[in-house]
Amino acid sequence: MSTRRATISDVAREAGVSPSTASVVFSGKTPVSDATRARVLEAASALGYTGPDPRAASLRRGRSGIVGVVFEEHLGTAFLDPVKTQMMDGLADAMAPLGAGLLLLRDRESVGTGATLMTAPLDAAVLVGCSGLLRESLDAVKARGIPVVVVEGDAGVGIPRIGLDNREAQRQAARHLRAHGHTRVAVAALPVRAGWTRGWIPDDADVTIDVTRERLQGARDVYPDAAAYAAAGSFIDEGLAAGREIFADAANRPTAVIAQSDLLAAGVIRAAEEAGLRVPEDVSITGFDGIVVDGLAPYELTTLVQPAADKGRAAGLAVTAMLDGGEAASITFTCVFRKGNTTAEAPLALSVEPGANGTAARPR
Amino acid sequence: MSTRRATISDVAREAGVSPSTASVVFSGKTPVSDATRARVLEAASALGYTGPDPRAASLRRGRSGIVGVVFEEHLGTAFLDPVKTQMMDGLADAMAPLGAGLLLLRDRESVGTGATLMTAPLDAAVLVGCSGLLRESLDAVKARGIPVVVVEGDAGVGIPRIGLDNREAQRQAARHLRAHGHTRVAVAALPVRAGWTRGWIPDDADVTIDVTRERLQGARDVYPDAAAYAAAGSFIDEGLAAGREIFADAANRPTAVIAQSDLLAAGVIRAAEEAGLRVPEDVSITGFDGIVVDGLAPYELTTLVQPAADKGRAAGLAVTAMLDGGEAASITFTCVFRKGNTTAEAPLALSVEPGANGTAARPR
DNA sequence: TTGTAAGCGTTATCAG
DNA sequence: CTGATAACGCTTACAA
Repeated sequence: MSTRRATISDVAREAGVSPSTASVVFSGKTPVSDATRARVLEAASALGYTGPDPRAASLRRGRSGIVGVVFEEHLGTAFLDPVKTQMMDGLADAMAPLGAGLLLLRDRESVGTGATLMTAPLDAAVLVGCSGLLRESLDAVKARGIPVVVVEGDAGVGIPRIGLDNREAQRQAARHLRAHGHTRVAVAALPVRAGWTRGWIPDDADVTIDVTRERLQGARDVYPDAAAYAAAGSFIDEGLAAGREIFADAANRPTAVIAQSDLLAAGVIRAAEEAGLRVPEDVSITGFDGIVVDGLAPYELTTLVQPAADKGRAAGLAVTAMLDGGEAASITFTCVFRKGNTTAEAPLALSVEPGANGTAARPR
Repeated sequence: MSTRRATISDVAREAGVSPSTASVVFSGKTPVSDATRARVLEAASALGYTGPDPRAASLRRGRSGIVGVVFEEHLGTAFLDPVKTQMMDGLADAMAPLGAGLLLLRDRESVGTGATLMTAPLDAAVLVGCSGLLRESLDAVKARGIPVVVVEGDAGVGIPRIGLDNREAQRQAARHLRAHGHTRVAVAALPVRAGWTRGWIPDDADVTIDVTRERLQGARDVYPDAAAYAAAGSFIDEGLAAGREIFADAANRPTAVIAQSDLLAAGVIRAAEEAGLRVPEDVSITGFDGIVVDGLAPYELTTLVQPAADKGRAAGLAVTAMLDGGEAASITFTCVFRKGNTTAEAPLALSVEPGANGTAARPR
């Protein structure tokens, strides 16, 4: 028990062969006579040797068989997000033939001795989202010479990017609302930056999370003055909180809310109900993502369906290509607009009400 | 570009210090004078050195900062299962203070050069489920001297086990049905073994997946002859397929179905509707897990709520303890029975119908 | 088909 | 506080 673990040299000695021969028996890289193989295997089991130490092998070969998947948020949180989940699904799919393991990593520096983007033995990395924080680590990884792919976020030139037409897609939703006569519109946004806590987005805010910024731009392409309340995350409860704020000023309610995710939209719907507003008669609400939201029936969100799994698959393929020494190109996926039953014509009474100024009033 | 990547020795030489000193600058294990540190850091950045190679460090230290999470199934599939997701959530939670990365692994030998339970540089492993297949790898890992914790499954003595009172819990559901007068009951089961394809479970079947076996035992503690149709996985569509089979023989329909997961139950409900049966008037259906099932409204499953996240957290704590050289004990969590609106009194007409023999007839 | 030898890049130990 | 030395355990040209 307290004795040192057997090494391949021990096995070789026991079997009466050289270390290299023993190594070859395990790796199968070179033909070995059946007799020798048998002898080595026997010696191995006699010594309780279960195969090469991955750490040593990894050092020697320069490959670990591990691909890092870096999230900006707490890992547990990432699993709660259906979009991320679908993305991982696609990614795992695409990595399967390569057989590489996926190492889940958080961007935030971990306290202990643990694995981080910089300290983990990675062959490649997939960055999910790309806040400023992440961007730092990115430079380090790039410098380390590890192939990197970024999903949802910009990582600078030379880094393949799996994107989404966030701005254009969100614009579609906004246009849909405008076509239905909505003039007073508010946005329920995703977080503005890492560590953001709920609140109205100030005019001068520096929106560092790309998804948030791009979707907001899309909304404002149509409603330039739309006020935006940013939640602390993509959750129903956060949407509820955002919705309460948005509907708080009864005199100046928007007739439509553009939520930046389906989960937020679900929360906003609840907030509307709480405020005694009917959806879509009194207020129209759009989502984003096209996931199935639990317990939202009988509502079906008007939303933008994004190909989340395809994004993951594309990331996996890009990684595979780069690992094979090739180049990987950036791809931008397109969302599909889907009309549900949460949007309708703007209520006439409101849209002609004096004081309506084209957008929801922005609270101070 | 084509030049070799800088090593710590290069940096040391450039800075005019010894490699060990340079190493210490990066690890911070030993005090270094500010002057030398500055010199080393400067040399490093001049050479584009971004820190110790994790592979080498890992070899030398004997720790990789990586904990493997091994699933029996295709990784993408694992993400689709809300129970697994919640479990991972809890696990990530518990690992956070330790800072270790979670490496997602599949049990099946991968084709390529990729990471497996045996070839990945792991400090510890968490096995989720434990089929026979997995049990093999387990021996290897144990032999490798890596701390192991098993969630849902038996791994033999000496291996901490995070369990669930599957049998007892399922028995509760069965007793609930019996108390409501049900005598003809069928089971919609989870897969019998890895690679299982849908079908009735033969009497002599060797049920190697523990969860399936234990829950089946619980059901049969009350309904010894209940026929069981095992799905190929925990999905609504699989439940639908199972339900169709179970309700196929109109003359000999069960009045209740015990599904081994909520997702299966949801599918069975759909099958019942398809067959023109009302739930719960004509047929009662129980689930297992206590997750929220999409689009199941207005049904609320009668089910057994399991503390999935707690299981993950417990696994994480056990791993942490073992990594600290301590011992970790096994824990068994308890499910809570929750009555929904999918179970009711057995329909009288059927339960006294001639030919009713106390259980659903078992097809050949 | 098998053996020899030279690292892979770090870090622990211990002496200065 | 700094430096020399010796592993860590394996792989892979290359030689035999």
